Amino acid sequence: MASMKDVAKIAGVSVSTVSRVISGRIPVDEVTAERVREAINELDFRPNLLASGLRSKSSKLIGLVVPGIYEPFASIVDHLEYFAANHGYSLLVGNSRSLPDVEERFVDSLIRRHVDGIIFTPIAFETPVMSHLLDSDIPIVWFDRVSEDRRVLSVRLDNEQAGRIAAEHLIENGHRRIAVVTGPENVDLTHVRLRGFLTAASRHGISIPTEWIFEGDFSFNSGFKIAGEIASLATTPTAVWAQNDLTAIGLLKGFAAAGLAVPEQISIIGMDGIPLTGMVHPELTTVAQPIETMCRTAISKVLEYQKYLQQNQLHTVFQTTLIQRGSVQTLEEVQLNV
Amino acid sequence: MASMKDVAKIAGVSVSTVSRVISGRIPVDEVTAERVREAINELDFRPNLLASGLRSKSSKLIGLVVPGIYEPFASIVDHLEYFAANHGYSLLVGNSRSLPDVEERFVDSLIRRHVDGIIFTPIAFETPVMSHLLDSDIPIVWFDRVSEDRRVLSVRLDNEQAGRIAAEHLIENGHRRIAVVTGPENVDLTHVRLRGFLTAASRHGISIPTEWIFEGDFSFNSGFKIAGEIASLATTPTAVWAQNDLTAIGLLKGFAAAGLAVPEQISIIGMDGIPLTGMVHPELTTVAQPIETMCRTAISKVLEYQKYLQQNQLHTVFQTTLIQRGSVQTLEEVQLNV
DNA sequence: AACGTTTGTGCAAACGATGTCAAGAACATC
DNA sequence: GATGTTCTTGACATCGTTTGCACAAACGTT
Repeated sequence: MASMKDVAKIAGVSVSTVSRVISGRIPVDEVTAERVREAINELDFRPNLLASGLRSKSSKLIGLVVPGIYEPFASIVDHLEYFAANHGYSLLVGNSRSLPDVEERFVDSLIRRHVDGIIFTPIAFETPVMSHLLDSDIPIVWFDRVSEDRRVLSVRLDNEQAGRIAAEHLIENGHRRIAVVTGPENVDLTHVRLRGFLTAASRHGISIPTEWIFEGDFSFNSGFKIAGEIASLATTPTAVWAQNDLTAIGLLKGFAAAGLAVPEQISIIGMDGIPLTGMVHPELTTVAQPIETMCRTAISKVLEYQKYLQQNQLHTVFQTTLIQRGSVQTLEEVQLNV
Repeated sequence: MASMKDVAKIAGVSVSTVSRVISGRIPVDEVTAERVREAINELDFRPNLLASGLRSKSSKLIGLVVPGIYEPFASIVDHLEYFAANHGYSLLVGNSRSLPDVEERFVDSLIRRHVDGIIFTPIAFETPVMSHLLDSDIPIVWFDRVSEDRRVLSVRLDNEQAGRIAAEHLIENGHRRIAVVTGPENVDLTHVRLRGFLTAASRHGISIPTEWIFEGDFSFNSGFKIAGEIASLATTPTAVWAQNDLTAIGLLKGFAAAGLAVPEQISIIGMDGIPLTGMVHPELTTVAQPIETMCRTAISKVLEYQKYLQQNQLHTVFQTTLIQRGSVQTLEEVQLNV
């Protein structure tokens, strides 16, 4: 494969000049530059990014570590790849499958590859690799998680607001008996979302009994299973909030299986705003994340890491918005008094 | 960041020896090896893959180019990443969004990165970059597409068999009036799948009128739209085969919107076997691809490219299997005579 | 004409690994 | 004791870029 040396020889210049023409950052006489360009075309030359990365200490690679690639992570991968490509970077995706040691191995490989930044929804926090990473001065941006370490930037939702939006929408539609399906106990945002929800509810004089707070794991299956449990309750709620859409879709299917009509007999509100919510019947009302904007910001924070650090803009928080569709029923006064 | 030089200094050996200890391929005295290992731990040393890639001409990177990351590609990305990681490789994913120039740019960047292989569902075939790629002796494996160039291996479905399976299942269940929603006209497998379907149908004495063959684009929306068209037909078919699941789910939703009950009034059979088919109501009967096996094979073909080439095993073909669920109705004799 | 500036270019030293080559030590062989 | 063989190791060139430094040519000033 052709190298700069070959180009230089054909153009009758030194490799330095070739390099300058390509980078474009250092002025080269237009006549020689043109000769170099011709030689490049003639040889169909492409610079070797391994070599340039080695020398210039920039691999033009951004690492992404996610716990799975199902939604909303599929969209996140999609958008991050897009924005990264726009800036001339490639995205190296690792799926940890929520397994700490897989995550660790992948982060390790990112360090060895000298990626220019890592975007990360971590599951294990205090591992040896992680502290090596922190000391490596590779820009780190956490997605949907917040670190106390001041070298770690983050991009996240206002999860408390998300909970509030969901609660208020249900309450405005006359619901009083409401259940919640949370994410896993050990994930921080589960608690924050719930807090926002409960606070808003109690502000309207509504309290959610603890036995109506179900712990899910953000999967379709957990929603499906919990729908069965809810359906077999002595008194059933009139509405359920699922802390993510996949779970909400599991609920939808589970209620159908249990013979409960959505939204006539029970309302569902989800959270995330994944495309799938528009494909099911009835379409799912949900609290949507501004994923695209979040991804754009994440890339920007990686690439301008130092700037954000200096301006002390460590954490960027995004507001959610309600997408109203068909899975929430407005209750009549009559039904309220049942 | 620590380099082999630093390790060598601490262990009191040369860099060559450090390299040998790490690679493990060349015997080193156990006493010195242990000293080296200690030094590595002390410095928390990690070899620089850019440098090693430059020198050894192997980046330990596999490139993947797909036209989108929605299903079934999300699963493909997932599995390929998994198998690649198992072999010590990372997967560099590029989403071409079905845009030839985006695809071209990404392939170009893969070449510059000196990836050890490319797995590829191409959309543009005869571009300058493509011919450069072919000449570059980077292993190339096409996914679901077949090339006539003998340097291009492939992994694909038996699309004709897929069409046959779908047709036979509908016919066995008493359907005679059948519509088809194909993929885009310009994709080869659209025609092959259709041919398999039509051949099997005619073998049972059934012919599909051309106005019942609708061209979709593999998207949910095209299914949704075409469902409306089908519903407003003077005589409606009793069953529809969609050439991919996303379209089938669009049909499902579209029929619901048009007031046609699935499967009571119209049956749907999809194709791909994406997880989503189990999440909708009714669950979708579909012709499933053995995606995991296909991905394992694709990785194996990339990593043992020369072997496959020598043994002349250019194209590997996989059979589909039927997943029976709730979207296909068995027609009674009575209904048949309507 | 003598002096600074600017502009354009090449040389050579990195970057951090790998792998060839040769050489010294240790051993066996006759 | 001379010779051959095996084992271990280090020196060094190399992969293909980038970039600091030096130097020559061209230019503008006075």
